[in-house]
Amino acid sequence: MRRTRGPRTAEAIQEAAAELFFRQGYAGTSLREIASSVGIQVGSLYNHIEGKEDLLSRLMEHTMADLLAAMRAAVTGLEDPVQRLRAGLDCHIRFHATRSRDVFIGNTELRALPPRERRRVVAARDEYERLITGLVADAVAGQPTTTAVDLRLHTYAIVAIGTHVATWYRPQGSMSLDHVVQSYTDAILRQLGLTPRTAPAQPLGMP
Amino acid sequence: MRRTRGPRTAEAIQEAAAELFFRQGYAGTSLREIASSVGIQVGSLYNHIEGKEDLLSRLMEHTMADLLAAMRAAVTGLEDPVQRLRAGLDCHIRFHATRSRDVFIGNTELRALPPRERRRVVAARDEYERLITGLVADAVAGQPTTTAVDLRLHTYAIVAIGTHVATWYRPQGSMSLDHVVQSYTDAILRQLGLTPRTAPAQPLGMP
Amino acid sequence: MRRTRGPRTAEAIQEAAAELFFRQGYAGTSLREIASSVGIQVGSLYNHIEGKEDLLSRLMEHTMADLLAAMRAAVTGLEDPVQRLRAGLDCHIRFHATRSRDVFIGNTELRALPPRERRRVVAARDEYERLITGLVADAVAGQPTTTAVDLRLHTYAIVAIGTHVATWYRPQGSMSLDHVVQSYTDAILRQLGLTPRTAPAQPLGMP
Amino acid sequence: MRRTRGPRTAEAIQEAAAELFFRQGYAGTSLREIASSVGIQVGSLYNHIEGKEDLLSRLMEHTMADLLAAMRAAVTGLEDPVQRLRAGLDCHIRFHATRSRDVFIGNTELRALPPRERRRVVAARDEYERLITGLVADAVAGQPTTTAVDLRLHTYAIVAIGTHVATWYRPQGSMSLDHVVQSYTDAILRQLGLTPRTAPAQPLGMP
DNA sequence: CATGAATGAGTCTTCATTCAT
DNA sequence: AATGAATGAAGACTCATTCAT
Repeated sequence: MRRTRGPRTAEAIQEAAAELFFRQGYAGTSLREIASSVGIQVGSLYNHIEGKEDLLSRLMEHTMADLLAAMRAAVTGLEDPVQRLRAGLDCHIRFHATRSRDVFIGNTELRALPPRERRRVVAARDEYERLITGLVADAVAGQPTTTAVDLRLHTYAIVAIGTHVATWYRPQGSMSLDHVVQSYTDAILRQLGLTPRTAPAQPLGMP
Repeated sequence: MRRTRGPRTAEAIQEAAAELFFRQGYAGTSLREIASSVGIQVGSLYNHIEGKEDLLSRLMEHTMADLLAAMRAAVTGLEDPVQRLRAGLDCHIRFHATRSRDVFIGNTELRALPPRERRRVVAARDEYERLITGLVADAVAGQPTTTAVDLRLHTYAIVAIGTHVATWYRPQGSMSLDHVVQSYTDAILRQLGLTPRTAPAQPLGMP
Repeated sequence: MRRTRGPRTAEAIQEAAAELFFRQGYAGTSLREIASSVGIQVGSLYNHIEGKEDLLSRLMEHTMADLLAAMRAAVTGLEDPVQRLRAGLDCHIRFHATRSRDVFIGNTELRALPPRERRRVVAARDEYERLITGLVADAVAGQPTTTAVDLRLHTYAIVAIGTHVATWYRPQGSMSLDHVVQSYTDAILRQLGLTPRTAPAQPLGMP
Repeated sequence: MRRTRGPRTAEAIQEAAAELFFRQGYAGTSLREIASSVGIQVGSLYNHIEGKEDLLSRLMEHTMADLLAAMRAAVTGLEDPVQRLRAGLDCHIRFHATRSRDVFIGNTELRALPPRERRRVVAARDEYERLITGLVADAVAGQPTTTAVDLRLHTYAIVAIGTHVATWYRPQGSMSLDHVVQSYTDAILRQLGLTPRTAPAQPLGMP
C-alpha cells in the first residue's frame, strides 16, 4: 500500500499539516488525519517528523523566515523613503494574500507552540514589526508631528490589514490581488498624509 | 479553584470556559480544566451544560447578540449620516477593545461550532457587516464615485481594525481606550473623505 | 458492565498489578492486562492511579515499609543479642517466603522506577541491610576476629538466602515454611559460630 | 555508537543486547536501542538476527552451555569427593561473579522466552542443579544423616549464593574475586560439616 | 550489508460523556 | 447539585518487523 515515495513524502506531510491546521486548528487536527491525507499510516509519519509540535514549529518558522526575507528583498535597492514604504506595503499585503493560509496559522496557533519555539517566532514577528515601523517612520520623517504612539497605531493598523486580508482573501475570489494590494497600499499612504502614486481621485481606486 | 456555589455556578462555568477557550483554544481546552478552574468535578458540569459544544455556542451567540445590540443602540436616535457612522465606529472599536476576549474567540473558533450553530453565528456576522456597510454607504452617499467593491474593502478594513484591536488591546496597557477609539475613528473617517470631528491637524491625533 | 465497585477497586488494581508484574515483569505488562484482570476498562484505571509507574512505586514502597516494620517488631523487646539475631533471621526468611511475590518484584524492577522513587526504595533497602548487619555484629561481638569485610559478606549471604527463598518458596510446595525458616536460621547461626537453639546434631535438621 | 563493521557486527549486536537486557530488561529494551548502541539502523539488525526473541534465546543458551561446560571441566580428573565439591563450588561462584551479567539475565528473563526455548533452558538449569546436588551428596556421603530435603535446601543455598553474587559482584568493586570465592566456598563446606581446605581459624577468612 | 521508509498492532494516557449515589 | 467511578473512543507515540533500493 505504499503510495507516496521518496523525499517528497516529507513535503507532502508538511503541506497536509498546514492545510488541516488551517481548517481545523492545531489542537483540532489529529495525526491520523494528516497521515490519511498523505496516504500513509500514522506511525510512518515518525520517519519524517519528530512529533506533532514539530510540524507546527517548522511551519511557523518557515513562514516567518519567508516573510522577513520577502520584505527585505522588496525594499532592497530603493532609496526614496516613500518609494520604500510603498514597496514594503505592496509586499506586505501581497504576502499576506498569497500565503494567507500560513499567515493565518501563524497568527492563530502561536499559543500551541512550545515555549522555546514560541519565543523564536515572537522574536521574528517583533523584528517584522520593527521593519514596518522603520519604513513608516522614514517615510513620514518630513512631516510635522508624528508621535511614537501614533507610529505604533499606524504599524498596528498596517499589520491589521495584512492579518485581515489573510482572513478573507482567496485567489478564486472576486477581487483581483492587484486591486486589493493597490487599494490598501494607497489607503495607507493617504492615511499617512503621503500622496498615493498617481493620485487617483477615488478614495480606493476601482477594480 | 474558585469554589463557586449555588446558582452562580453556571455563570462561573461560562466565564471559565471563555477564559480558557481564549487562552488555549476550544479544541485545546478540556472540560477537566474548566471544571477545575471553577472548583468542581468534571461530572458536575453536566448539571449546568449540555456538553462542550454548548459552552462555545452560547458564548459566541451571546457575543454576537451583544455586539449587534450595542451597534444598534449606538446609532439609534441619530439622524446625520456622518454622525451615525462616527457613533457606529466608536461603538465598533470600543466593543472590540472591551470585549476583546469574546470577540477573539468568535473570530477564531467559528470552525469548532457544529454546522447548525455556525450558520446562526455566521448569519449574525453578516448582518453586522451589513450594518457597517450601510453606515458607510449612507455617510459617503454625497461623495462622487464609490463603487460596490470599494464599499466592501472599506467594510473589511473597518472589521479588520476591530479584529486587530481585539488582538492587542488590554485595559492595563499603555494606550487609553479613548485614544485608540478616537484615533481609529478619525482615521477611518478621513479615509472615507469625511472630515473628522474637530479636524485635528495630525494624521492620528495625540494621546 | 460494572463489575467491581466501591473502594475495593483500587486494591484490586494494585493486587492485579503485583501479580502481573511478578509473572511478566513491569515492562512486559500492559495496563490493558491489568484492567482486564480487574474487570474494568483501561481508562477507568486512571480513576485510581496516576499512571503505570504509580503502581510500581506504591507496590515497592509498601513492601519495603512492611519489611522494615516487620523486622523492627520482631526484635523489639528482646535483649539477648543472639536471641535478637535469631528472631531477626526468622522474620527475614519468613517474610521473604510469605511475601515472595512482592519481594521478587522489589528485587527485579528497581530499574523500572523513576529516579526519585528509586532513591527512596534504595534508601529503605540500605537501612534494612544495616539492620541485619547490626544484628549480626551484636551477636558475634564476643567472638574473636570478625572483619568488616566478613560482616558484609555475612550480611550479603543472609540477604541472598532471603532473596532466593522468595524465588522458589511456594506455600503449596512440599516444604513447610517452619522447616525452611528453622533450617536456614540454624545454618546461618552455625555459620557465625553461634550454637543453634537446641543444638541439633544434624547439619540442617529434619523436616 | 561503536560503528562496528564487517563480520564482527553480529557479535557486537549480541553484546549490546546483553548489556541492555541486563540494565533495562528484555521487555524494557527496544531493538532501536540495540541498533543505535551498535551504530547501525534498526532494519540492519535483521541481516544478523531472526528477531528480538532470537537475541535472548541465544544469550541464555550460550550462558547455560558455558556454565555446564565450566562446571564439568572443573571437576574432571578429580577423584576425592570433597575435592570435587570444592572445585565445583569454586567454579560455581567464580562463574557467577565473572559472568554476572549473563547469569542475571538468565535468572530474570526466563519468562520472556518463548515456550520451546524456555524448556530447553530450564532443562539445562535442572541438569546444573543435579550436578551440584551430586557433588554435595558424594561429599557428605560418609556423614551420618542427610535427608533428601536437606540436600535440596543445601543445593538451593548454593545456587542462592551464586545468584546473589551475580547481583552485587563487580570486578571494580572493593572485594577481590579470590576472597569472595574462598570465603563462600569455605562457608559452604563448613556448613556441610566438611573441613575447609587449610582450616583457617576465622569464620570467613580475611581479604 | 546497510538504509530509510513503510506497516499495523501496540503502548500509555486523555477525553467527553453517563450515571448511581 | 456534586461526586466518583465507569465507559469507549480517540489521542500521540513506539514497537518489531518487512523490504525495495
